Amino acid sequence: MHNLKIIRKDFESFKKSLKKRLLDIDFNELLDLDEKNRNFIQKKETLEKEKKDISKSKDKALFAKSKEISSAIEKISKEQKIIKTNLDNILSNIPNIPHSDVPDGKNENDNIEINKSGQIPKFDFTPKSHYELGENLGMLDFDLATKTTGSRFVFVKNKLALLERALSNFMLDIHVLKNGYEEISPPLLASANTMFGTGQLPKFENDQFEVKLEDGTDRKFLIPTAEVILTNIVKDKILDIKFLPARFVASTPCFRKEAGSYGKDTKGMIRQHQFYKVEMVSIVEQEKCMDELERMTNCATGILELLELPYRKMILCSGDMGFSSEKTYDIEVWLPSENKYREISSCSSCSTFQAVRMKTRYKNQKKETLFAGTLNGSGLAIGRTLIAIMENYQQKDGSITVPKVLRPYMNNLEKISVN
RNA sequence: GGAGAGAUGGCUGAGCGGUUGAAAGCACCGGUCUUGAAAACCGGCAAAGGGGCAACUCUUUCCUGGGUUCGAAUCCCAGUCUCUCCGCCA
Repeated sequence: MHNLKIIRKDFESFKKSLKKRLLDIDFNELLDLDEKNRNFIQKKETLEKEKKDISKSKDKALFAKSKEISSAIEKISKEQKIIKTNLDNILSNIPNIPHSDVPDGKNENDNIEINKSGQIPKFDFTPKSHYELGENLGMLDFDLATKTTGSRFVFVKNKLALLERALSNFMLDIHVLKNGYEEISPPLLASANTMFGTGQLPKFENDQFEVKLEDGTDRKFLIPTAEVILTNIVKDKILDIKFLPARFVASTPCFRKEAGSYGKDTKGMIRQHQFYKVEMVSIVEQEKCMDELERMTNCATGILELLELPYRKMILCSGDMGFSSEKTYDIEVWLPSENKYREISSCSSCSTFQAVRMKTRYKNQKKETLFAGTLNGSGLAIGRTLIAIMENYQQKDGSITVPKVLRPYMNNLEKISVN
């Protein structure tokens, strides 16, 4: 969420900076409401002052007047509240401003490749897709999931389930032991307010699974990513600067409706309603966001390098970035069956955008109270890493070689095969 | 599901109708002392919003929303959350 105070100061450049996002926002209404709001506040404060003085004086002759003022205040407050609600509605639906590094563009076709890494494997046979491999092995079962649950779910079985679990442990170990993240095992449900904090609500309610607990209680949602719950650890806090940078990592299931992606990636487990993901979150001093983004992205690519999977790093263009992000790198892994790179991680700096929503602040050396910077990144999406390993490490006979770094996590298993 | 207790500043915790934005302690910052540090002592230290070029100033905020009152952190009502005990389940 944006700070109106700052917007007011230089409205034209605010407008201009959001142009890259290609959205139509009614800026005039925003400005108009802001002005009205401030007028009401001023009127209200004048009356409040008058009332306060009367009650301080304890002059009985003025008591009747004080009552009159009260009803006048009430009237103005009501009007002011309506204006403020409208103002907040508009404001909470405006995305973050793209950083100056971010290239202009409409959609994913305008994203720019930063670099490539790793060797694309050469096969002396036609490589199979992960779902063919998985079904042949009897270790991926989509039909069974359809029976028990519905579409876009999968049963992962046997050695592939072990591989999935190994990936989670392996990634967590690296992030905790080498990269300095604190491991968290968080709740998988988040309150509406928490979802607002990271920007999933109000605009993207359609993508979320809502869970009904008891009537009359706060609304709850299954987390679409651990980012939501990890970032909100610092909600409503004024942090001690010694606490920064704070780095959290969690491996959790994620739940997404994938509304609007009907017909996209319907085969296989690329796009599921439920998937595991290892998520990194950093809370930093606001001017350190860019450095932290590079660091975090390196943590993500580091995993791919250890797994010896070929990937490329992309910087997302303004039109393809997420709502809360100011700058995003996508890491894409090579998938032989598709003969192209697919997203396996997304690392974003959200500048102070989420902190303003969450009311997360810290005091700097000058004792100024400032909003914190927040970042999040996948390190990595487990389901897609599983796919990438299956496809890149597949053998002619349909077996899959286990990457060396994972073997200690899999009882030294070297090959996943039918037998 | 049954019975109680509570929600106050970065934290702990007083206040229970009238300069209370709120005692005290801790933490933090500055200073004195010290070769340096610790201790001790002195001083400072809430946030949000409005107005002003600024110094500054005004308003709001003691869980949330209503109510009583000239006046509420303090009284009344509703809600949310937390804790304790009993029951039930993991």
